[in-house]
Amino acid sequence: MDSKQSLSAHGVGFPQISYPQPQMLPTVPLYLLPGVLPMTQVNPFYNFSGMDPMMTPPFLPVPSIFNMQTNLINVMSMQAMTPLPQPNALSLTGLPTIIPTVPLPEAIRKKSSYQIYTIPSAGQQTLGNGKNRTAKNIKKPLNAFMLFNKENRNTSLEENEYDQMPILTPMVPTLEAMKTESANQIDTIPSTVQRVSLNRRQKKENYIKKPLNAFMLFIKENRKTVLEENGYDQIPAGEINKELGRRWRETSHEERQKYFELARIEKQLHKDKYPEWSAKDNYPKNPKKANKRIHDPTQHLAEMCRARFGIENKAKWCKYCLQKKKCILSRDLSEITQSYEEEITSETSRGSTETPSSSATTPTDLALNQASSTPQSREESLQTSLSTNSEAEEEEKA
DNA sequence: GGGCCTTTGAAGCAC
DNA sequence: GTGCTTCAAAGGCCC
Repeated sequence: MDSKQSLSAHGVGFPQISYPQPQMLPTVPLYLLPGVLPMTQVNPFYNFSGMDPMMTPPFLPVPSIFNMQTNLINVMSMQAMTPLPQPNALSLTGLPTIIPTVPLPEAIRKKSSYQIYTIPSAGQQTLGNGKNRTAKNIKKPLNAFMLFNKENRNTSLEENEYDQMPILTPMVPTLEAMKTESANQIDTIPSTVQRVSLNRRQKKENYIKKPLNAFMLFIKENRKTVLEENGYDQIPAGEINKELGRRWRETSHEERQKYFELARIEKQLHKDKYPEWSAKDNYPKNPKKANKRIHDPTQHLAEMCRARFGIENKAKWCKYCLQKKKCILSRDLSEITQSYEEEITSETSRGSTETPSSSATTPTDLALNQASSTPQSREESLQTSLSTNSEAEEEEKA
């Protein structure tokens, strides 16, 4: 039986491929395998080898996978079996080519706004339910791949919640199809973020979120893993993200590259869907009302005592820093700086180029120099200054 | 109800 | 070109 007959005998509807004659090992382009991304410039996992995918398409020997139910799980099993890229496969040109690993991050099929696989319609039949599958038939012995697949199938299911996952048809989604799919699904598939409360700006109609960057996709992909590893012990999201940030930094360049490419697809599809959208559309209209943590100057100034004495010496902090208010030192600084500038002006007018304190290079030093003009130590001076100003502040309040 | 926390990356803006 | 700011995700916590 030649290769064509072998393929058609299984009747799986796989794309017909003309193989070079006479006796070359039958191969099938990797991108035609079910669930595998199209071999285009938007396929993020294709060009890891650095080779031009359009010039040197990778080919895999045709295994007996065509008589099995063809879905992503099987593809993932193949991926797991596929070693790192290695020049060991035959191509049509007879030259060695690269077999790339084809990872399928969960973000692709699950929470990505832009699903890039195709879901079979109601009328579409999934593969593998061939008419030849009857009890009478004696099955072929399982080959290595089938054994591997059998052993790891359940694991794959558990790891990826594939019970909720449609069986994929071996269609090759074009970029246009991906766009259409995205356009249809982006507003209908309830993402996690749509389940949580949205802030006021986001509740506005026509609010368009930013596309996710690589790290965000990584977070989506791995958050559940971190939670599982920690037993869902009500870990604060901040802590989870710290861990995810650490893992991201430890991730290999190749692994990160997948997410960068995914992010690029997300961005491109987002741009196609919302050509007029700009990131600044999501910026607050009134910048003064934006993130108070960053814009509130007292927040920064309130850190002055912390920076100076450290978190372990809170006893030395002024009461304003303890209350996360504007540090009294900063109040001193504003006054001192003003008088300093006035002094500089007067000094300059007198023809002197000396500064009041040659060692005062920073506002803090300036304040401390001012405060240590007496025999008291700088610390004591500062504390004295703080208490004096505190009293003055109290009087002012009264 | 809504902001904060915490991470990285992308984008926009001011200088 | 550089630096700053904001926003994407997540969900418990706090006001």
